[in-house]
Amino acid sequence: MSSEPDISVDNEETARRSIGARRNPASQEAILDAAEALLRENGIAGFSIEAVARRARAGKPTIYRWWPHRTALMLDVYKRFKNAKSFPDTGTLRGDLTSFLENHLLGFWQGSLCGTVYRAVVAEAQTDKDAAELLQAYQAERKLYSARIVERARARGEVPEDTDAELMIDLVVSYAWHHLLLGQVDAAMSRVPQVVDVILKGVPGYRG
Amino acid sequence: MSSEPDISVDNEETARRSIGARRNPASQEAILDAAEALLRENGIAGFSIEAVARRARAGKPTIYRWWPHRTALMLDVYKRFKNAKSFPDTGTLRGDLTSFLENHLLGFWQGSLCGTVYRAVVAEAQTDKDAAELLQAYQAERKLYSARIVERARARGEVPEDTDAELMIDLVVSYAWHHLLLGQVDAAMSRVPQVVDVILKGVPGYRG
DNA sequence: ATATATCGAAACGAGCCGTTTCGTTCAAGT
DNA sequence: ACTTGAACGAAACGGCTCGTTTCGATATAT
Repeated sequence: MSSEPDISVDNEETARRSIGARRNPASQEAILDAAEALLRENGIAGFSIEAVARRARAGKPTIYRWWPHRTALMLDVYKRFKNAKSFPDTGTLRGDLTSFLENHLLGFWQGSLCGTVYRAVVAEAQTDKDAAELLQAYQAERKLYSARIVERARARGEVPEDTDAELMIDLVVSYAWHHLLLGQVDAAMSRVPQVVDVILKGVPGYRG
Repeated sequence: MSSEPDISVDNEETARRSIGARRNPASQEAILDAAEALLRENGIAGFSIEAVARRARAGKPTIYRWWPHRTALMLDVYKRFKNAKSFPDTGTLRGDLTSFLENHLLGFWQGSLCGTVYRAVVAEAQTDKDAAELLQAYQAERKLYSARIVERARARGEVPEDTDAELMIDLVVSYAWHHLLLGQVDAAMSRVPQVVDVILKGVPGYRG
């Protein structure tokens, strides 16, 4: 989401040329910038290689040369700001889960900045088999990584040793996804405390 | 998913004609059949009015006459088998939630029959604004209807009066959605008991 | 100096878009 | 009995995007 003016792209009247027998970083950057801008404005609708090339003042073959799928390009855009944040230890499982939802998931997507891009990726994964595999692998890796939140809680003695970390993370992520895809991130954000509470303690007063 | 052979469509060599100044049910049926078949085979990929018309041996104007959007056609296909099942009372909240997940959500989508169609609808909703509104309205109505599961439990005295029914249904539906969209319905199905347990009782042994 | 890989421009054939025209078929209204 | 009018499918429309290919210019690497 670099919001600085793209001096190197918009202000140069001359088109970029080849810089020899190697990848031109300026072109790659311009292409990613253009793709990001398009996704931010319209989501996946109207997102085409053609449009990206036009906006980036790049040739279509240049894009096809470096990105096999439209999805690969979108995921690259997404990863640009998903700069491997870690999870600060808030000291409690409740705090960690709340922070996870509010900072890494819903909060990260909020404001239709990155959320729009991610929605586009998910939509593409419903269409394209390669995209589905990419997304599934990405998800699995993220969830595995996120599970350390629960592991920390185990170490603290907050939860038993045999706690199903995967399941907890799964429920949290599911909740976030669902509301992202329904365009209800703001509403979901306001109910984070209740969600975390139910997952930790279940329905209050339930007689099972 | 009517799997009977379409005698009236595939075996007749003669094309359907107008039956006068009214909607031709045979055409509508053939169009829905064709749309369903296409969605089942490829999902939303390659799903075009053009393709539906070809497969149904119908004219494009006929389709455009009756369905404003591609999405409307897809939702009609989906609704064909979503024949307003009610929720049989299993006697317990746990049983009802389990049945909800296993029969109405995951189980209904399983086998890539209806799930594929629904995935296509969700994907379309990430692209098209009208589709998004349609889906959101549909979701809201379904959730409201499903909340009666919790209301029954309230009446039984299983849960307190002030239980947040909406939130519980939300978590259940979120879980199902997430795994549908990741193509993991089978895996999700096998963990239904644990999911219901966490939502009802929280993490066992949690010290909050 | 030569080989090699990149760049962007342009044009390609193909496919789908949504619309319009057209002749046919038949129910409803007079 | 006759006319009106709507729905049907076939075909063609101009317009757009697709992914690919061709091309000449460029500059590094050998």
